Amino acid sequence: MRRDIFQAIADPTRRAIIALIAVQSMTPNALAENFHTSRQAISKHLRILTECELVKQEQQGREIYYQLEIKKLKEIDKWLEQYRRIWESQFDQLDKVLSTMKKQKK
Amino acid sequence: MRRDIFQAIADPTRRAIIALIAVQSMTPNALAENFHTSRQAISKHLRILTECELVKQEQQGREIYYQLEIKKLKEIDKWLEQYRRIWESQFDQLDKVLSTMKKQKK
DNA sequence: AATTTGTGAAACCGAAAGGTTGCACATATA
DNA sequence: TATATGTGCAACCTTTCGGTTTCACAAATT
Repeated sequence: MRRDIFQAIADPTRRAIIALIAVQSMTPNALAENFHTSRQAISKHLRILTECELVKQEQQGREIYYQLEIKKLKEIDKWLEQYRRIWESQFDQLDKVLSTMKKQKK
Repeated sequence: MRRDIFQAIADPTRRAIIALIAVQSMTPNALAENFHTSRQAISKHLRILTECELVKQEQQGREIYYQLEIKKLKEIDKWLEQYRRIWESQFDQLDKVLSTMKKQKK
């Protein structure tokens, strides 16, 4: 099944995983200690995150360190871009209103 | 069921709805014409978007215009903020590397 | 007043999500 | 070599998701 990044970040556990490995790479076991679910459940989330390239693996002996692929998050930023333009222009309009009110006060 | 904004934007149809009403408010019927699903399915999506306050209704006779609550999208932006800091600092590091290489070239 | 139009809600359905348990297998360690 | 440890994968289960169909009802139109 094809998963996209929006679906990936929809799950709160996955967002928490992202937050954790943003600080430093971690193994599935180490990650699982932070949640009230099984190690396998975390593994599944990591699989999904890997599938849409939000996460990279680095094998070290028998341990696998998962690392955040921060660049991928820029895709969300890019999607937001079109709306940021809108809310900033709305802000500009508010600015105009405010400055007009100031002038009138004078 | 409590829905959050991340779940709301996870569905591609809902993202398309958001994109449409970002341009101008629309009725469910008008929206549905843009998709290959029933009007009721769109209505369900609108319900979800309304629940997490991404969308506002404005009744006009028997028609209901749905309007994007653009402010709500800032929540995503806010979530991204912490990671933006990271990827920008990584970019800075890349900058340093590049300038070091330049110096060495000299 | 009768009919058409725009809408939301409920019941139902198949597929997907997220969890668990059990297993296989490679790598450390005794 | 035997055992412990770290991991992924598959089977299974329950809940949720996204869709459809059917209905109710208010507002517009005839």
